[in-house]
Amino acid sequence: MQDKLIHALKRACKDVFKVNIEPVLSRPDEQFGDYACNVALQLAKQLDQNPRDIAVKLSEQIKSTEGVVSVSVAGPGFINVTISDAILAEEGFTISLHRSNAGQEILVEFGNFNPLKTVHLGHLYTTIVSSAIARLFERSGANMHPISYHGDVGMHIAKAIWAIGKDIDWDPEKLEGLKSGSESDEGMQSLKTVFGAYYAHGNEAYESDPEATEQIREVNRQVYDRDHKGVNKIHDLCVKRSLEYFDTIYDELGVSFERHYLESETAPIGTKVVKENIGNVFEESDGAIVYKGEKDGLHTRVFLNSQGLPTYEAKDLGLIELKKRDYPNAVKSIIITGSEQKEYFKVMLAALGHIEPEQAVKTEHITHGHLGLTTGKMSSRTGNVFGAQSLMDATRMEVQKAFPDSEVQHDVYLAALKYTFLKHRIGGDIVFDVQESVSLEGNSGPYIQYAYARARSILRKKSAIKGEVGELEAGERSLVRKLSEYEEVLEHATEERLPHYICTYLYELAQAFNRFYENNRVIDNEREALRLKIIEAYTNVLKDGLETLGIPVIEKM
RNA sequence: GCACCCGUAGCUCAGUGGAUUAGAGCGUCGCGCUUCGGACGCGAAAGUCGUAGGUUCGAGUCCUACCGGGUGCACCA
Repeated sequence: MQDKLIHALKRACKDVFKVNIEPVLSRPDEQFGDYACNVALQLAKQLDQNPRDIAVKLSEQIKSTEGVVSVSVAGPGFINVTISDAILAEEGFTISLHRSNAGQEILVEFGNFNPLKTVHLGHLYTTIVSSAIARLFERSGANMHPISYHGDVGMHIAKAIWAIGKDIDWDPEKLEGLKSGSESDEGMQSLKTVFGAYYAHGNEAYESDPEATEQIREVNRQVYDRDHKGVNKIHDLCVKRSLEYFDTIYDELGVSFERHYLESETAPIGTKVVKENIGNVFEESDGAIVYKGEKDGLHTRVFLNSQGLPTYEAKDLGLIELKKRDYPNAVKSIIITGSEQKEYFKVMLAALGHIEPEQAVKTEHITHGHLGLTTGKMSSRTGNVFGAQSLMDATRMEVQKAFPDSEVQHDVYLAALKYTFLKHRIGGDIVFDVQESVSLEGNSGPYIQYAYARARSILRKKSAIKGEVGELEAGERSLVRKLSEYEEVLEHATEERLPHYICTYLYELAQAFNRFYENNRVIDNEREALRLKIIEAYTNVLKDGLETLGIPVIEKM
């Protein structure tokens, strides 16, 4: 219907005013109609005519469009259109998406947790928001390839290994002993917390103790060259344990990857790429190999350090080579990270632009803002920060309290956790109130799950049957009208890479349902058949939306 | 210092394809269960949309300057 209206308006502009313009429709406040168009206001200046007069003339033209019930001109010259109940219901009862990325191979890289480091809130944010974005693209027909990338070599690893090695006198036999650590938990549970502390210790030493700095740089070299048995053994075991731990988090979140890339794979390739382009792209400066980004309005970054070892930037070039090799048909490669990497990516991609322009063009970097906590008390001493695990645990405990003997605890927990991240527009920084995040009321994931379960309980009593849709009563119409907006919301969210549009919509939809439910009886009502159909369509949209976000629906809670 | 992001109700945030009367949740105050699931609904109080200019018939939305907060800026990732 939307396309039809746009077409009719476009034609009217051409017929009456001899202008070519692409009219844009919006969904106005319900009292004004189902669609609104401000094209008359846009044309007013160019035609030098009163916008209201233009609007009146255009509305005369589109009045007879099939499915249009009434057209009115309001305010300064808005054209408000009301469509027939039958058409509205037809749109509200079906979900038909434009497959704008049909058949396209798209890579999406996210969730880049670093071995031997704490998994932070930011990592959790990236993982949750990225899988929602990936699913959005999938809905538009794309063939998505989710991949992750982990820094198993590099200075952060050297810092942690140096600290661990010192602690166990570089005797790999003592390594297993770390598993029981000082924590009461066993095995992996303990090791993952120990790592963060060792990294923090190594990092501190690196910055404050010149002797340690030298030693850590040497360990870094040994990690790359693999010429020290003790280092190798510590490295191999610890990275393995870290990656196992990451998989438990991914599993818990219901996120899966097609492939985990490692920096140890990309380092040699990236190093080679940089070396091959010294002179034309990269240059030497203070013993390091750098890209001077100033010529692109950016800044200089080091690709190979003065030891000849690759930095993050060189490794990323290597990763891009590997991706190209593994996914030769990919038309787009999306990378999602925190916003602090924005400038970095610009420089890296600028350098790439001089080496492989087509790859640089394919790569799209999406960022999200930072996460702060309302109170400082949650982040404590170095090495024991309030990280992803703490937040997940806190949320889980809160859900357990609210649902002591429920089988749906895990699903509610996922909804509470994911929705809290997803409901905000990505890009800006957000402040995280732990109490509010686990709240099951208001604009939250569990509220929407509940709104779904309530409706499902009606449908369990009687299911919808097929039949004609007649006239809609006001309450029914509001809900159906809201349902009819779903596809537009999904498409908009995909185009803008903003999953929060879906949250806002689903919340409004759930509110619309709760309002309807409050005032309208469904079962044992003369309008039962129609209302059951509306409720069924409503549950379908809610389910579709929640699942796109990666949030499970619950039949009974 | 330079660059980017942000500044909307007491708090957390929507609204940023300019447009009809700035919205929601939490919190505060009040109302509604003979009702298909009350984790609900309805109402009230609460806003110089950071400040000052500008563009426009029209600006929370675009432009400029400034203020405030965040992030990044050479061998970390």
